Amino acid sequence: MARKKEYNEEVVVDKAMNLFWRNGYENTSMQMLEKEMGINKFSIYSSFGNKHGLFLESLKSYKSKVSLIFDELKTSNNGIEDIKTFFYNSINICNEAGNEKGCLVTNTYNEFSEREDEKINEQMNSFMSSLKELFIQKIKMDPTKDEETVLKQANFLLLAKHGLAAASKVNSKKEIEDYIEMTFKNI
Amino acid sequence: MARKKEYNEEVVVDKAMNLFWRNGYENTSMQMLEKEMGINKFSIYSSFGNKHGLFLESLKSYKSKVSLIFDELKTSNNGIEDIKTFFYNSINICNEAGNEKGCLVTNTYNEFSEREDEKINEQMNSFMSSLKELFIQKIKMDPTKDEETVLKQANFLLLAKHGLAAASKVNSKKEIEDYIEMTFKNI
DNA sequence: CAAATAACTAAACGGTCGTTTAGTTAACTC
DNA sequence: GAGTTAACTAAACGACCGTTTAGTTATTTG
Repeated sequence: MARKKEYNEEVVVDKAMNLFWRNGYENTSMQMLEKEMGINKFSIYSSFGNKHGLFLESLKSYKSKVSLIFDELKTSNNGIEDIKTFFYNSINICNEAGNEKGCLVTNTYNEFSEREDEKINEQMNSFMSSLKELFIQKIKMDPTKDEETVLKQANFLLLAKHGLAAASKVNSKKEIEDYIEMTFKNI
Repeated sequence: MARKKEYNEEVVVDKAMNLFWRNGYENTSMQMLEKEMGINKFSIYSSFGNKHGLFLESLKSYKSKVSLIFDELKTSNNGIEDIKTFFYNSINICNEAGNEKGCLVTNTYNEFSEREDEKINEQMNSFMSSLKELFIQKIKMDPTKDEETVLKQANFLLLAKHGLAAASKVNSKKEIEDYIEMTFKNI
């Protein structure tokens, strides 16, 4: 045992996450991370291995940030209406006061879609499939829907969520709300 | 007058466009462009000024590539049904044989949304607003729809197109088709 | 208090980026 | 056909990238 760390890893990862969220992976440099996290490159490397490792931890930090609205979706019992609420909650989290950052998962999906990064893809797929599972569960609350309809609608909403997240970075609040309302009209 | 250019600018821009399309702006290096375009860096710079200038020309080249399906949408007379056809045509162009590149305009929208690049934004906005105008025109063919409905539906379809393009990079053909059908179900 | 060890600082690493430049080659004019 | 000029080649530029390393500081243990 010797000297103690002067920083808390959870705290600095959260700061890194916000920077990645704003700029994406490639456009966030170690220099920027150093400044934002308030610790030296050496400390970053000794705590997280490399930039990629830090990004993976940031993704996990993001997940815990959005787990609140995930839980709300999980525990409520109003079927489709809950998914709609989830959509509204999502854009509220992603667009804090004039800072249109979109959804970190969706942004990462877009930025990494061409690359074949096993660990990133793992994170993405786990996130997406658990969301899809939740959607299916909610849609199934309407007993009149057969299996095929349930799956089709779940897929539709998953893509709609993806599009919504992408659009939330460039469209107005009014346009976004119209989009959500129209999306759920089709279901 | 002296020596003649050994390359055709339209031809090499088209090659650059395909590279940008596949990799995005930031992940396409001058070295890669040199190789793909088959000309020296010097020639690129003397013809297009810099990487940014080359990218702008590539965007124009992309526009002329998709102008075919744009024209089809413009001249046909089946209202909403034409927009649906346009959606299908879009994903066919964007996803050539196992090469999920998405839509170059949408990709650029995503990559540049945080930056404030005047010239890029100009291109994006002109593309988007002309598409929206076309959508409005088609939706208006149904005389029962009032002005507000027309605008709302046009916005919805514009965002849906955006989401579709983003999703086309990562989702299966079946999922995409389900998504399109569902989108047009209640319009 | 001295030895050991982990966390720190800051400079440097090799590599790649977009861009420029010096020097050569080829097509035109007179 | 010599001179002019633009298009070519290839090497180099400075800046920044992610990463490492040598040296210093602070805490713990015997």
